[in-house]
Amino acid sequence: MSEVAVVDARDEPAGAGTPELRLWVRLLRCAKIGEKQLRRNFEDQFDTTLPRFDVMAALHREPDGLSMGRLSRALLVSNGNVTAIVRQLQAQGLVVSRPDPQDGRSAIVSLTPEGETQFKALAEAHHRWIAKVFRDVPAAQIDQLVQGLGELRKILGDDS
Amino acid sequence: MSEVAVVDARDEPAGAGTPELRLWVRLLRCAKIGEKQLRRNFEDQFDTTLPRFDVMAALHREPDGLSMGRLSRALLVSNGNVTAIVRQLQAQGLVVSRPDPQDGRSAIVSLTPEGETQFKALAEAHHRWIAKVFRDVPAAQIDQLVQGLGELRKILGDDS
DNA sequence: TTATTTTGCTTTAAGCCTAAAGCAAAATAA
DNA sequence: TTATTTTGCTTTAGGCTTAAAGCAAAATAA
Repeated sequence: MSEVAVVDARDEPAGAGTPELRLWVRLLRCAKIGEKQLRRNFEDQFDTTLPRFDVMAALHREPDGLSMGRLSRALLVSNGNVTAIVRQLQAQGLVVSRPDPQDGRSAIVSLTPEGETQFKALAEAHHRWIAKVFRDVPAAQIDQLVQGLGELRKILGDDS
Repeated sequence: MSEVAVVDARDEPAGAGTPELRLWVRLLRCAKIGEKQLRRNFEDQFDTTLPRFDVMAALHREPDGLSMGRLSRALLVSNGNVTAIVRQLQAQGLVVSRPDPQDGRSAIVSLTPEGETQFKALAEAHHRWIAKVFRDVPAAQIDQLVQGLGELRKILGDDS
């Protein structure tokens, strides 16, 4: 009976942890590594940030604009957070906010022509940076991960 | 020659983007979804944060302690950031910092007995939360992702 | 030895992020 | 209609995060 304890999970066999735990750690780690590089690129080359790019990308996908609430849900960030980010973009003339005729509490924000132009440049660079980050990953492996993470995302209940 | 433009990548066929781009978007998305849940759990149930847990976990793995620099490299965060987080943990008596006898600029920080006790409770809950997050993901798929992300992490050059 | 450079860390300024409180418009109930 | 509740958003307080500047110890060069 004492042998049970000897092979107990607590013995951490060097690549330790349960599969879920290892999945989580690796997921977070890979995301952090990529984010670090992108943040620096956005800062150095365009004097902007990843969150601002995210907002612009979401607006680019919706030419008719989005309310603050829909924006915050699309990006998985809090309402107050998008308030701040949109304010910055507004100050730079990259987005506009017009009152929602259907709802007096709400405003519809969308990219300005300048925002659209700026976004295209950012998106092109973003794509280039991503391609560089993953340049040494075999195509087959990328496809496999795209597929696996797609399923994972669905299971985690992403309502984007 | 005009047909070239018609099947151009810009036509975005509904599941759009290059494979690398899709990989990146999904990676970030899954990480964000998980982080959101963990953050809330740490806050609600233990009045602490994920970054503080990360520091404690790193120290738990190194019973002899770590310098601020090694800690910051292990966690992929800036030097100034770990200064702040360690200060909080110190104020709560969960870590101690003793001068490095080898280097007068440096201090070695490690978990106190209280920190060790608290960490065990946090780690147990953390594991439970992760298991819950991934409860609907088939074991085979978890294993596949663990494997794929492990390779990816290596290629991205994780020096942990 | 003395001067210079490098290294480990902290501080600071600024941006991201959240939860909770607050406010006003909209929807609902009475 | 009038009162109540809900909803969309902003504000606030507080924690995380970085880059850059600054400081002192250590390493190196002269």
